[in-house]
Amino acid sequence: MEKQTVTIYDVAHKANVSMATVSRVVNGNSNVKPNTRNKVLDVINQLKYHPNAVARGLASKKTTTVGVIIPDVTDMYFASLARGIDDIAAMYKYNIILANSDGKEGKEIHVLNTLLAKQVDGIIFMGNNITDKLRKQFQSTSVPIVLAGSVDIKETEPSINIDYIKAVSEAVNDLVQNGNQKIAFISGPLNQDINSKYRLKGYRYALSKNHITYDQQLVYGIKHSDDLYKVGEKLAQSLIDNHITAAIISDDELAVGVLNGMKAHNVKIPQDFEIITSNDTKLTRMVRPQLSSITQPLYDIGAVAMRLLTKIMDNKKIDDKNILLHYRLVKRDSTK
Amino acid sequence: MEKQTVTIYDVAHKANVSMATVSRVVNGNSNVKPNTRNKVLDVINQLKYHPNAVARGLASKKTTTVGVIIPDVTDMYFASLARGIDDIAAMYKYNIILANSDGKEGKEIHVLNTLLAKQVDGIIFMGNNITDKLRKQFQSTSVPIVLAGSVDIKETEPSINIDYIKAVSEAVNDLVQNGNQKIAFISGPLNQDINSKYRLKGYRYALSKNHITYDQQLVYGIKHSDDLYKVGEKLAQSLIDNHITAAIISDDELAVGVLNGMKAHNVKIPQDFEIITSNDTKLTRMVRPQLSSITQPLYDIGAVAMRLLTKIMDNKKIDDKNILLHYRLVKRDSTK
DNA sequence: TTGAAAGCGCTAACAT
DNA sequence: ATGTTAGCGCTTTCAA
Repeated sequence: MEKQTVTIYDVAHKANVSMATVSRVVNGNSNVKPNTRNKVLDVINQLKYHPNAVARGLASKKTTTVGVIIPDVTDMYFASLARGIDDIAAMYKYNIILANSDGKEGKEIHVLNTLLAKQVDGIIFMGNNITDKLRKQFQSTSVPIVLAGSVDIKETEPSINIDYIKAVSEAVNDLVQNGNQKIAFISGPLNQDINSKYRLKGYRYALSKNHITYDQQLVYGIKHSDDLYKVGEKLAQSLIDNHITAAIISDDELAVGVLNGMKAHNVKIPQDFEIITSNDTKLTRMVRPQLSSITQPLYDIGAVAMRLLTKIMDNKKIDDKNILLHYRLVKRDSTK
Repeated sequence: MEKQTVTIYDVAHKANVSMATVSRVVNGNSNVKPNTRNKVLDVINQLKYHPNAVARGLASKKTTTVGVIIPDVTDMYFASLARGIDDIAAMYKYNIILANSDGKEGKEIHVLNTLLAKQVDGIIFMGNNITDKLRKQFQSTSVPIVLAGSVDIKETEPSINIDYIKAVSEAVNDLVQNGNQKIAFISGPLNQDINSKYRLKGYRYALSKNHITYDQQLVYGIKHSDDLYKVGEKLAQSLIDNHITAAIISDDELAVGVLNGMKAHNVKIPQDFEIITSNDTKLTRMVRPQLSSITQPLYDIGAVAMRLLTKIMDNKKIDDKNILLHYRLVKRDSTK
């Protein structure tokens, strides 16, 4: 007793019209007499007809689905962007195919290709580093791609970000104003552009502005790890040994780790050690003391990225292709 | 200069074979002479041919994509399941269309139907409550559905869960053993079966086992809210006013809220107030004191759900359709 | 305003 | 081992 699928043909037949007409009413084409429209609509309801999106996709060359490449859904930062993406996608009647990449180039490329094979109308890419190989892949397809919360130093693809350089620089400057001289820079791997070419640059800029000499020793580029929290926790000892009194940290989980690690060593936050973190995920408000942070409009980064993508997919011309959204510095209790 | 798509026909033509043969090599059919296989493979590489998954889907009636309905990707509990789902999906060469529902019946049904229109081969549903309407929708399609981390009191669909009744009951029993008589039950809305028919049942069972009379006053059914954390924080006052000394809480964010709320009122955890939470997301380890919790194998719930779904999609017969995975009680620092 | 018909790119019998 | 061919269910000219 297999479920017999009802097709556009069945509807056309029963309603005594052509498939073309049924197609027109289904797609809201106005060139249909109200009378016939209603007749067709009736039959559609009777037969419980549901258009087959795959057939439609083949015929029209549009699937109304976009691919979303994400390092890890479980990462609050990217999950927040993803939520913004999906909401706007839904608003524009798109669905998203979500694929985790673990931020590994190999997986990213693999998944990009399967997404393209599935004929997605567009792609939103999130990742910590755009390698040359990846950039080449992006350029070899005509499917529009937008980067969300991810920098491409060459800016070959449209992107939505905040100004990481300025944000970090401001944060570090604040830390200096609070009297800190030995400020750690703690981020993900330094071979990732976002860390070395943006955040670290902001850090160095703020230091030089304040006539503090840059000290390599204070720069912690964390190798990628499953559990950034744990890494942060263990980092505390080294921070203490180096007589560091403050840190700008690029990831909230990492920052929470450092926070707890320091507390475990009886270091008082913020009296003896100040922390500013970078992503302002809800985590920052759940720990004590609450973490001061660069605020990013996470949801909006995703939302704006998706909106931009729809524009490009519709061949509308766009003014800015590399958009920087506003950030702020939120002082909570991990800074003086 | 539009990108000319190369089709199976182009490959067949250039390789001097039929489309069928190309199709065979692409799909790894063994009925091809190594010689011709290589010839075809060569042409595929030269032409950079990539099979069109949409056309394939239409012809074969399989899309190798499954729909995943999730309340909110931003919720650590569901995000963890989603990660398990995607990993196993990828392993079986499936992609997932992820759709947020906010746990609203209307959205759930809507999104279910668009997923079906897209001809997904299967669906994994996550949600806090299976209403009659939803159950009816599930039953009206022949597309296999598996529930992940979501109970259906009628067990009409296959599902992966833990034994919430036993888990909560054990947790509450522990709390009693620690000397607590006034134990709060704090969960999501009580009109959701998972709360009223499972968790609350476990709570009541443990109480009666210990000859403690059930007190309605101690039951907090939190209406759905955007920010459970905040709600938890505010709950503290009421908890104190009611002279409650312990709580079993069904959501980690909520539990963190309660924890911080109590601390803000100078209540010592766990000396004056004990907390056991339920989902064991990484949050539990990031707060201080760390939260004791029912441990759920979150990733595995998703992974097992997806594996089960692949079996059903392959028409393999399955032994258990309502699977309960193991849970444990992890004592951390929010209990004595 | 409506219909006829040619694909969209592929798979899956069925032949050979 | 390989080829032929008829769809899969829809959109989209083009004509009427």
